[in-house]
Amino acid sequence: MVVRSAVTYFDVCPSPVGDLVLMSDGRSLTGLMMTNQRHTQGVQPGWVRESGPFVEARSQLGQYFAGERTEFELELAPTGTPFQVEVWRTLRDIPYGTTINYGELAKRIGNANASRAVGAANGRNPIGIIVPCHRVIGANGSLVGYGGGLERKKALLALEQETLVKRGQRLL
Amino acid sequence: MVVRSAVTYFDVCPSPVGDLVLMSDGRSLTGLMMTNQRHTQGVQPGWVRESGPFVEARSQLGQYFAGERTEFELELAPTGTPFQVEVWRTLRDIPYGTTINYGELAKRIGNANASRAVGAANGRNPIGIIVPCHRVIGANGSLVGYGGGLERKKALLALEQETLVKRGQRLL
DNA sequence: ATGATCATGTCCGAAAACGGCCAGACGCCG
DNA sequence: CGGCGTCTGGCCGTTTTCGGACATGATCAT
Repeated sequence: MVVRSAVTYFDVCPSPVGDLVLMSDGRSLTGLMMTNQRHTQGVQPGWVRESGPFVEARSQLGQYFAGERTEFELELAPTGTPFQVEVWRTLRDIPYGTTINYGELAKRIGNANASRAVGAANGRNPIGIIVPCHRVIGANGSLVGYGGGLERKKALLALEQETLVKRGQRLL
Repeated sequence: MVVRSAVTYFDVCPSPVGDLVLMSDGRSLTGLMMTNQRHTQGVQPGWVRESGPFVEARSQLGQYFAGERTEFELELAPTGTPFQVEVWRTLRDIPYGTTINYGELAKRIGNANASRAVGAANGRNPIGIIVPCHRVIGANGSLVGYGGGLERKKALLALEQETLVKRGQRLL
């Protein structure tokens, strides 16, 4: 165990899927954790609570949950392995309200056989919702899994569906 | 492998035992590497060369090698495990020109059986010379080992001996 | 004297286990 | 014939686990 010094800012933001913990390095958004989410450890001692860096993020999240925003415009800086970063970057290209399967995502990265590894990387996505890992489902149509629980995954997909229907951009 | 962002400043300083690479986080000294030193990786891409933070360190190092300084007065911030940090902190209490063995050092830390672990921690000392790991030798008097090579260890000990003799603070 | 044994914290390499998968092969049932 | 579960084997990156190796030295048996 090695001690490192690096400031991490955080703030808590309520939402229809429970409280969200936003994280930042002071410049970019580095994380968005939901309550009871797997593979995350919650707020760590030493983190500094500061609402300043998150004004824009909270605003856009509010619009998203209100069905008024389909794309986030935020500077993100998730940290992970090169492979993971590549996966997370590709996730942002999945259009609002649509879904693809893990194999297709693997194909887009250039390694068609890495579907399973893509699933693992997906599960470690540090910035949920904004990096839309919830739009990736099984090849047979099943939701398969979600770090924040399948209920939340279903709710997010439903929200996006309903929004498109209301807007008349989709029949059903 | 995970990518992290944190500024590291460095500068190169000539010395009688070869060029020294000084490192800093902008506030404290975090490292002093010699050429061909084990367990160090040299200057990394992304480090910023800056002489400002090292003015005082270079001055005191010059005095040390000139035999005009027996104790360093610098703010240090080596990073490591709690055990290692404890070892390195204790190293600074070994007086100039004297030596102790690894077992004695282990005893001072409070774990008399950890002599071997102390040796390992000694080898990972990130701030050579200033944190005087060269003053620790085997219980039988042999030099045992040194990250920068036994030649340098011998030279440093000889320098300190000669300085004390010249000053008349030691007979031989 | 000489050699084997053990205690201690950390690092490093190799190997194994583990997942938010998927395609193909069956078996079953209308 | 389809259509739909289930099972199997293979694929991939990451994480965990494990066995040595060390900048040693006190102890005990030969």
